[in-house]
Amino acid sequence: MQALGARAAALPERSVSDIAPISSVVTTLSIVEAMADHGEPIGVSELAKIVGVNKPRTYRHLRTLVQRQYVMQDEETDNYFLTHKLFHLGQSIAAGISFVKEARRIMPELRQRTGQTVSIGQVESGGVRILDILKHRSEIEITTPPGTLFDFHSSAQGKVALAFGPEHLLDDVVQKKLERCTQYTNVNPRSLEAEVAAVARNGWAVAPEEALIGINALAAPIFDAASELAGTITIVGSIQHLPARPDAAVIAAVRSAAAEISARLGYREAAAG
Amino acid sequence: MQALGARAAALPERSVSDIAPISSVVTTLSIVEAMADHGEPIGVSELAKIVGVNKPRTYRHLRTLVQRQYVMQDEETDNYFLTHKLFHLGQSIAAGISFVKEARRIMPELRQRTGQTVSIGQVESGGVRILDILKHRSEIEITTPPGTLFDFHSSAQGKVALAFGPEHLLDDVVQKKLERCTQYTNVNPRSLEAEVAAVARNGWAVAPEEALIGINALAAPIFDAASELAGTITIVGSIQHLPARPDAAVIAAVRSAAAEISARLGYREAAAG
DNA sequence: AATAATATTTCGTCTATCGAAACAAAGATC
DNA sequence: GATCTTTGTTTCGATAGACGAAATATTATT
Repeated sequence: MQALGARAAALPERSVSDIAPISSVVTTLSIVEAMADHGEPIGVSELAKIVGVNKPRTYRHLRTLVQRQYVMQDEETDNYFLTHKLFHLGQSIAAGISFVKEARRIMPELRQRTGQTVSIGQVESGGVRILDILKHRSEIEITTPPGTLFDFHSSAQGKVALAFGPEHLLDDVVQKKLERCTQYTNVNPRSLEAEVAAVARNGWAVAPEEALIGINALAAPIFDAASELAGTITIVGSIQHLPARPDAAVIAAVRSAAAEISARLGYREAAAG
Repeated sequence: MQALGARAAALPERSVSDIAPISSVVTTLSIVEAMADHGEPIGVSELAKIVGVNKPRTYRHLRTLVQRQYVMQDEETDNYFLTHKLFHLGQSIAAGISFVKEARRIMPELRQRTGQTVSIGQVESGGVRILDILKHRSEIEITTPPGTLFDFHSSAQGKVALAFGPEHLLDDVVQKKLERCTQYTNVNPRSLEAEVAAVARNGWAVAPEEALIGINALAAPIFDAASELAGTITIVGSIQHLPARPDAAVIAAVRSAAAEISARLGYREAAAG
């Protein structure tokens, strides 16, 4: 249903002229974004300076947000801060995506079988975004916070997206300059294409120390009923526990978890996308 | 919903008159909320009906949200749906709010309702560490200084951790020798397992005179948005005021405080981890 | 082909947002 | 303790721009 996937700017049949946005709404959104970015409670004056609008206007927008319960005011300092209403809204969006719901049933078992942190990602135009994670608790936790966006070329999730997602993705990616994250990041377009081809054959991808030294990830694709790539399921861990060539059992565990989620979404093997 | 603490309507020093909210902003927020509530992609007409505003207005607001990347339009059906930008925003809010910060809002009310010292703990590999306390003032104060580490088997907090935390914790603990703190400390592995099972059923734990003679504690679990154990909230007091079988009202107070903190962290009941 | 349902656009009206300036309360400085 | 500075809040008239009715364009249905 919600398969937005990465979408190229295809020619729109019903062209939408560039309507002028509602300015007061833009102002409010800017204010909320600035507050989220700032992180801690903030006063009207400072906020107004950051957003670039004058004080009274900022103030009115804040009062509107307060009335709507998106913002609260600290009683002592008079500073304003965002409440959890936005957080809950965001949650409901993630939860509303069917494959996340299904994935949550499978994730605990995969974590238990592999002893690694498990994460769920969705393909966007700029990379793969982490929607949900299940942490493996230990002294040193390796965490990719939900909301993080991973590059296509330097992550296991990204390579799965290139291998099983929209065809034009790979073309788009290799045409841009591939950013180097670590010394192991693959920045050669030809070599990346070969690697993606291998991922497509194997049905899984790793990215040992390509995004961050010492860290590896193993990802597999999740398909929906229309045989389209719905998302990815990934285990993340230290290169020590999750080597560049993982155990066959670990690979099988990730792949079977992905397959089970796909099956629950109505995917039937055979017709490949 | 956002009931902040049990704070009487104290006289506000700087009273804020009820300014009229910016109507277009209210409209946009209503639209976003309706879309989140609806869950799946929706057309302009239907959305306009739900929100209760006419079509062109709804349309303009949607276009504004599209330009700001909060909303995307399905190319085939022309339906609109929320993107992850909101989700991402929500995450950044959650990151800025540790559960201790949330707990601090709730703790005063719990102290007032129970008349006991309240403390917040976080699970570590070696036990539960006290992060914050709110002392109940009396002639004889019973305090657990922040930073203290409680054993899993001889504290209420620890038993909550065993019951709701990572599965392997209990196995690890019963394999080691259980240290005896008092004559009432439970050092029998089987008996501890049974007790932990009871805690898991009940949703709370006590440890009467198990860590220190004369002292009891009552703990309940705090869960985060991923339905994982985030920490514990506990009341500590003399065995005289906090008996081995506490009043139902006291238990309810601790549990509801824990539930409220969990809710603020984005935890939704039902799906267990 | 005709009908009915969408989404999108146009346009003139008039409301509701805006900025400048004023006000109030709290610190900061001396 | 008086003065200056900075903060949050309010007022108010001007006018930008948000609004609704009605028209148009596109798609699905009959």
